[in-house]
Amino acid sequence: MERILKQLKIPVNEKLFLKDPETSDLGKRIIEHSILLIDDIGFEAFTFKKLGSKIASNESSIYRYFENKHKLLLYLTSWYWGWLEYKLVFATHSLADPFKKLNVAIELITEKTEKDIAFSHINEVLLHQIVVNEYSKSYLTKEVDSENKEGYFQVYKRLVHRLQEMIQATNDSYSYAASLASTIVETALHQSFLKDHFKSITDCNDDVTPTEFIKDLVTKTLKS
Amino acid sequence: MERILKQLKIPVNEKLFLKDPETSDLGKRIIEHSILLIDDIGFEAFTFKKLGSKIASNESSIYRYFENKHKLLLYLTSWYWGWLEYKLVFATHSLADPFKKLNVAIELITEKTEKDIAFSHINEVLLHQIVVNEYSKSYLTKEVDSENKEGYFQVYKRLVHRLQEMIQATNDSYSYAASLASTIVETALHQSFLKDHFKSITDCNDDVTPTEFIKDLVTKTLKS
DNA sequence: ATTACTTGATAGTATTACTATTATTTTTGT
DNA sequence: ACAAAAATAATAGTAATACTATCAAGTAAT
Repeated sequence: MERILKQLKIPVNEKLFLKDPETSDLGKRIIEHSILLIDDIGFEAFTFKKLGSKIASNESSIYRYFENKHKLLLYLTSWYWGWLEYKLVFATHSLADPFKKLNVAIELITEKTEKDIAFSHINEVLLHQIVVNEYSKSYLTKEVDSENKEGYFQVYKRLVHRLQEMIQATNDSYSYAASLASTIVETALHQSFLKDHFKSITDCNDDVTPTEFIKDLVTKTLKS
Repeated sequence: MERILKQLKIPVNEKLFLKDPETSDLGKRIIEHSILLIDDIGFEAFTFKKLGSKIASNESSIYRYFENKHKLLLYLTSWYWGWLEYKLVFATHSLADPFKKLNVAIELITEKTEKDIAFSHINEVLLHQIVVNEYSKSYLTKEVDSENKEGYFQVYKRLVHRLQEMIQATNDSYSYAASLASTIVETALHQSFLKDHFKSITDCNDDVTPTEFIKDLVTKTLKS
């Protein structure tokens, strides 16, 4: 089992990189330390030059892996969504009851992330924080339509589709399964941000989790 | 009535500008054309130099009104939330029935924006698009906590609080009124974006509006 | 041993995001 | 109407960013 997990590779759209960072030591250091550095200083202040000095490598070498920092962000967040999707499929495939299935999926999407030992160079906890703080910036751009055509957001959209199917399976007369699915994912990120920065406009805190709020919302919506 | 409206000024935190743009012709042109230009080329590509050439003025003159483009974005979006809050208070204050009141509020927050003739230099329709496409970038920063302390997000939070109170008034045993209120506002923006760019993960389109989805979600949640 | 490939080092460019200074125009107070 | 004050414009300059290009050095594969 452990060996199988260690061989697993989360697939990411190949157009997002010039050279696959999983295929070399330098590539893995780029991924590992870009997560640490973006989490530390934020995406705006993050540059390939700063990353180069962190990993004792050169700016120009990093440019051989990624065209620019925007593509690197898309790579990291795609990896995150791919990893979540993998965990989602794994955790729900054996469940028969649709409501049980949906609840497990919501827990996975909305609960605190834990380190996955299968990917030693990736800190999933910090990567989750990056998704909360930076993911919107990857699509709130003028290039979103062309990049969407290139498939840069396909993993994220596929995850939402899986959730949509689970929603529909609990209530086939509900008319907004896709919107509810995308709202669940977005709300998980947004409430997590509010809890840390705008406490007055959320009920979530150390005791009340976004999971609880979202489960309540979804259950009431689908059961009435 | 018209005269009263023309004298109305939406209050914006004074720390967001160096010189109040409402007090001069140049200031108003900065506001008017920054809305057009940000909508046109996006916030990343927007610079004070480009804005200067659009209004036949100088980069350095714009810097006397706003410290940087981040503060200008905060100004524009604060103005938008202040304007929405004003419309919200105006439209709901005479309504007695809590559900009726909440539904009117949701309509205002989620429906297509229309031009307000009271503010001739501000295109509210484009400004709404800017809020959809750029607002997250104003708080997804490393400076969010210090800027929040300065009160840069107070209008937005006050609007959410008003919505929260309306939610609680319909059902005083509901435990997540703040989170539901912030989710409504965020979902209004997010579904509007998805409708234009990621159609496959929303049910909203030209026929089905985000308003419909959100009203259904909120009603089912609060009535069960 | 030769070749190919990867990485590192250096240099260079256009643009951005400003700051500083000075000149010119406009507004205003008397 | 005129002087003083305020606002705006013009110009120049800086440090950092986001790259591109070139070349050298080290490593691995045949």
